[in-house]
Amino acid sequence: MRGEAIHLLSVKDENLKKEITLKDVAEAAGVSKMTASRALRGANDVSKVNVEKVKKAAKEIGYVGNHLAASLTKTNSNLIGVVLPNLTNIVFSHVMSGITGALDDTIFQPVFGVSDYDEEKEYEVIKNILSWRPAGLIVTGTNFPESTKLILRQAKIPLVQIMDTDGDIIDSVVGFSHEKAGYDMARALLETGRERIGFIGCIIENDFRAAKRKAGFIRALDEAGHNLVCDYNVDSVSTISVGRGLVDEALSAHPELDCIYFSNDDIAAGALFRCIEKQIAVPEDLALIGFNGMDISNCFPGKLGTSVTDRAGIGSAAAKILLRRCTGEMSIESEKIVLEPQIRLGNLLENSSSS
Amino acid sequence: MRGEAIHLLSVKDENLKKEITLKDVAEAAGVSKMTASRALRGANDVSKVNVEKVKKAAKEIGYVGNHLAASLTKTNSNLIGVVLPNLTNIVFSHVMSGITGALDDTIFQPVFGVSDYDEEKEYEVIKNILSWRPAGLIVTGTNFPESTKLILRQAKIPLVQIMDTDGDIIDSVVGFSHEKAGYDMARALLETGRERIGFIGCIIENDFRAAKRKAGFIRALDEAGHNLVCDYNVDSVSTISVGRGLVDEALSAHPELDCIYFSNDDIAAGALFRCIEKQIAVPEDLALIGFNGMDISNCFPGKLGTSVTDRAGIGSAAAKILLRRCTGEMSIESEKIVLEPQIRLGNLLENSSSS
DNA sequence: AAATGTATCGATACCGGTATCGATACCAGT
DNA sequence: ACTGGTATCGATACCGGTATCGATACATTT
Repeated sequence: MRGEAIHLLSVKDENLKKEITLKDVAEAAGVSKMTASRALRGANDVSKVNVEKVKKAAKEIGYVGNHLAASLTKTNSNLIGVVLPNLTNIVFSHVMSGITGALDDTIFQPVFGVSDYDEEKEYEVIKNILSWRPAGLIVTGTNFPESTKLILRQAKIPLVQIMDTDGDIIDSVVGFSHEKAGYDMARALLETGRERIGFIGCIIENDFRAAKRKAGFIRALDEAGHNLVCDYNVDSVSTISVGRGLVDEALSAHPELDCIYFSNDDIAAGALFRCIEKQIAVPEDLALIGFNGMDISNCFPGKLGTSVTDRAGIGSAAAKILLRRCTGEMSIESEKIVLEPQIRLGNLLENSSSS
Repeated sequence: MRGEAIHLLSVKDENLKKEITLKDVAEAAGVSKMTASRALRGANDVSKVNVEKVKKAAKEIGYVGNHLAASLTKTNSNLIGVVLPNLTNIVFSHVMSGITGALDDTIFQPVFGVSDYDEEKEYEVIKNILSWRPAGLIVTGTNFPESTKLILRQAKIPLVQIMDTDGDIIDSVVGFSHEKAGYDMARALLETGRERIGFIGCIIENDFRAAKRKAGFIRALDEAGHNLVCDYNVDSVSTISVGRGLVDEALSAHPELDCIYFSNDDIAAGALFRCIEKQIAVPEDLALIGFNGMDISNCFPGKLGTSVTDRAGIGSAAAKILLRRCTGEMSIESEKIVLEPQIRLGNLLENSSSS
């Protein structure tokens, strides 16, 4: 038994060969750990000869640095935490893409977590990420429970909330008011003469932003003395097929509809596809309005209306704020960057209904 | 002098409040660092009284653990590295989503990097991630330069290559053969009687998988004694509008086309939208075939053909392999999981052209 | 020649946790 | 009373880097 164990250990030793550390590099180069450390980090107080020797040795023995150890000596690591509610939604992929793009060629790297629109999970994910002592944090939204806000504040690191500027802003924020986005779209639609407007959406619980758009939309209608003709809500992920199905329902129940506001482009596109099959003239007889201005909103150019948002721009701007605040000489002030969506009504503009 | 220094320190203390460490928790709870450490990790050799005291103290003073320090004592951290070529492409969002889903409720957390289909950048990103001493690594693809393969092997951590099973497999792999996927689709199309088949794609450099599908597709045609009627390639991101434009070009140059294979669903859908405008019967007169089976492939049910891939399943399976190998009692063998795409031809099956 | 400055390097002490092992107290068994 | 066992705890030595400061060698100035 014992002999076996020892044998296993020695075999293991040969396989694992102990991790290669800076000390190994130093020995191979014939210098001290410190000189090796300085040489690899490009410090200026190492002779050129030694820099060469160290770099050569490091490459030869296949040295890979250890961020864990390096970060432990500082107060923060060079990780940037990112918390998103979801990843299947391409909106957040675009945001993520903007973030990684801005972080490219910097020393910072993103770690991230998904909250699934669940506040408890969000709290755990944030706490977990904070345990990595990130240099900064990007979180989605502005509606957090008190406990979450507390740990965010206690972390004492630059924080950027993204997507939404409506709720509580803890530090910096990049995004726009979804309430206003909904409001503005409703105003624009009313201006074209549409008045018999319905709503169809997939608003899952805790998707505050979609809910805010709807609220803003309704507020504008209300101010103009109108109500939603119909209001369909499905608590599921939004898909094309949901749009197809619900527009059928809506039209048969409310044939008078001349406009439908959707919670996003996917459902709106689904509705458009169904309308094309039913030979309903869009937007002449029925305007269909999505949100985000994703690629799919260009499926039939001019037919779908939408608010074009700059997802990647939001991610990029958020990351850049963190870069400024993490590398900045002085601690720069918190910022608020608003990237207002652009309303795009397409052919609807040429078809102001005369009703 | 001395008094001043001490004064400065106390002021600094108030401002920065020094990071709260385990030692602070221990002192607050009146136990040693070790007991506090054990209590917080749920060790079994701490009295219940002290566990309570420590947990209470930790909560009261707002202690947040330090993964950096904890990981430094082990050979690996509980990070899982993920390297993807791109994030704007929703395919990889789905993969990512599968990964994070599988990692939920585990101690592991994803760090990730984007290679932008650039081999040099990929190398840097991988090296950077390895510096965090991740417990495992997920990388996209099977075609790596030697230098990259070297550091992957030297890392001596579980590695899963995803998406593609065609190239060099270093350790484990999850995905399918894109060559075969292209081949199988061509065979299926030939079986329906289509023979005047063209190709339209957005294949940016180093997108080996799209290129492999095309190669497999051509091989099948070749075996049946056919050639591509036309072959359009654009070196850009694939979008609906590209599909719209290229299908016009293709049809005017080759009106005899009865089928077009696209590099993915987006372009195929774009082509379909254009065909609907031109009142071309799809798939009766012209079959349009995409790839992936994304939501958009259901825009007009039955009209688009596609190969339905399980992106989230690939991510999830890859993460689960890592979980098994990182937490497994023994070092489990490397695995190969093939998730073959399902061919979906829709209405095309009822319309085997008699030509 | 002495004094001063500059470039280069290494010994040491950390960073914030955890593994290890020994110390202590208390119990049961003989 | 003595031995052995168990439960509980703390002192110490790390993990792999980096900041700091002092030491050394050599060039430059006076």
